[in-house]
Amino acid sequence: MIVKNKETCREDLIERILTLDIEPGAVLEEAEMSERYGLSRTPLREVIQKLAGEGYLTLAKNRGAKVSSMDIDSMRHFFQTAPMIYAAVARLAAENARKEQIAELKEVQRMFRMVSEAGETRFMAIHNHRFHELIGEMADNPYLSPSLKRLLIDHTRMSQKFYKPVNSKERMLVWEACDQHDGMIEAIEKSDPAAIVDLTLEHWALSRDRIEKFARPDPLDIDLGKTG
Amino acid sequence: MIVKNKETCREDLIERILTLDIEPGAVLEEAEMSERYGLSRTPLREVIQKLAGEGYLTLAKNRGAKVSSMDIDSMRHFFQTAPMIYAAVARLAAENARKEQIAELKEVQRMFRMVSEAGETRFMAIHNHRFHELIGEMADNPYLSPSLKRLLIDHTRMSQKFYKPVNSKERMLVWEACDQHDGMIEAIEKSDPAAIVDLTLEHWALSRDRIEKFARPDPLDIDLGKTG
DNA sequence: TGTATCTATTTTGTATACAAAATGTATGCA
DNA sequence: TGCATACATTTTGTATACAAAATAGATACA
Repeated sequence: MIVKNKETCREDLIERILTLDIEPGAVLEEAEMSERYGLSRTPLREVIQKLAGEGYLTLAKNRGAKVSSMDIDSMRHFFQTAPMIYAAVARLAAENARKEQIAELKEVQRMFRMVSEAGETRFMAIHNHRFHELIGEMADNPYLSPSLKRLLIDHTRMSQKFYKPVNSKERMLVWEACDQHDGMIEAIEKSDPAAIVDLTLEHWALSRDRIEKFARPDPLDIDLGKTG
Repeated sequence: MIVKNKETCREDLIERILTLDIEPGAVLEEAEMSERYGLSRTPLREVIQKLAGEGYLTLAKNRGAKVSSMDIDSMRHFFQTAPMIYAAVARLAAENARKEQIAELKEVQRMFRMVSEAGETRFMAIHNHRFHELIGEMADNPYLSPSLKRLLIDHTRMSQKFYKPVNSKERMLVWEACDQHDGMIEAIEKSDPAAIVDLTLEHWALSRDRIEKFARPDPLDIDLGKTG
């Protein structure tokens, strides 16, 4: 991946972080990355610092950069904050979306459905992320977007398992989420803020329940220890 | 102001931007600043890029950094977003504030009242900014704080005139805002989320009305053109 | 006079060498 | 063996030289 290009380097790092290719907590060393991307340390450091500002990485002085971790605290803050921001952004998106943005959103959703049918979890995560990022761009509000972007980073990382359905019931949830996307596009096209807020909260509830279910699965049979 | 120190450089720039010492839209040149602060261009650029990520500056590729401007669009977004974020942050602050944070908040408020009585508008802006920044730290929510900080940057810059009361009625508004701060501290100490949300929205309304009044002052007497 | 194009200057972007800090390792001593 | 300290190595931070891009100015031409 020798790119000699800051922007490509940045995009690659973002993708690897969002898809958990690079795990939360992993440390990134400048010399190593410098070689990997074919950039000298100066521009590379600028990429790192930008990503840190956006919440992908966490910096410690005289120590390296590490991929932001997802501890119990940030989970709590995440669940506390996400629905409010998502709803507010969705409302503004329905009010402000431009034609070409809607076209792009449809294209992303087309891709998302395609990779969902193919069960390509990695690309599902990427396209789903882009879908919601685009809604953020439609909202076009510089005061909300930094919070939205931070939420999406962790949401995408947490949801990786969501996109890897293990049974037919879980597969249904993916289709449901996918259909909700379609509904959101429709609400945006009709400039119907109330509709998109409702859909967004449903979409959130679906994702939240799936994440919680993963974090706290049904307990094993308590008789398991007793050999028959 | 030769400091040879990134952190001091950063703080100085922030203060100068918040107090409108450096006007919105002003361009910052690397060589000039490098000399001013006694830092070489490499660490200076890092400061600039960090400030850009936080919303103080706006970067253009192969062009310099400029202080983020406040156009009609961002004003609109500001008024749209501020009350929601302020209220949410205030609630969380009341729920999560730690003792030493409350002590610091009281100290800042003491300073704020002092400089208010002295009519030192520059320091009023700085201490008021710090007051609200501290409430953000109490809320301790990494998903909300970037939005809050962006709002505060522009709020502080817009409010400069608010702190320069031109008549006794406007001076009263400053005391009212100052008293609201005291009420907020009390609500935080009592862990009373409902109270601080109410106060925060009142505080917001006061500030908003003052800003709007400044942006759209009472029209001049329409007979003014007719010479008597 | 107005416009276009070429050149000089300024300004930003990148690479690299060097300095400082942190980490890991070995050695000495109780 | 356990611990502390000194030293070597690794890693981050800063300065500076050079490259690339943009801007400003001058000159040629319509």
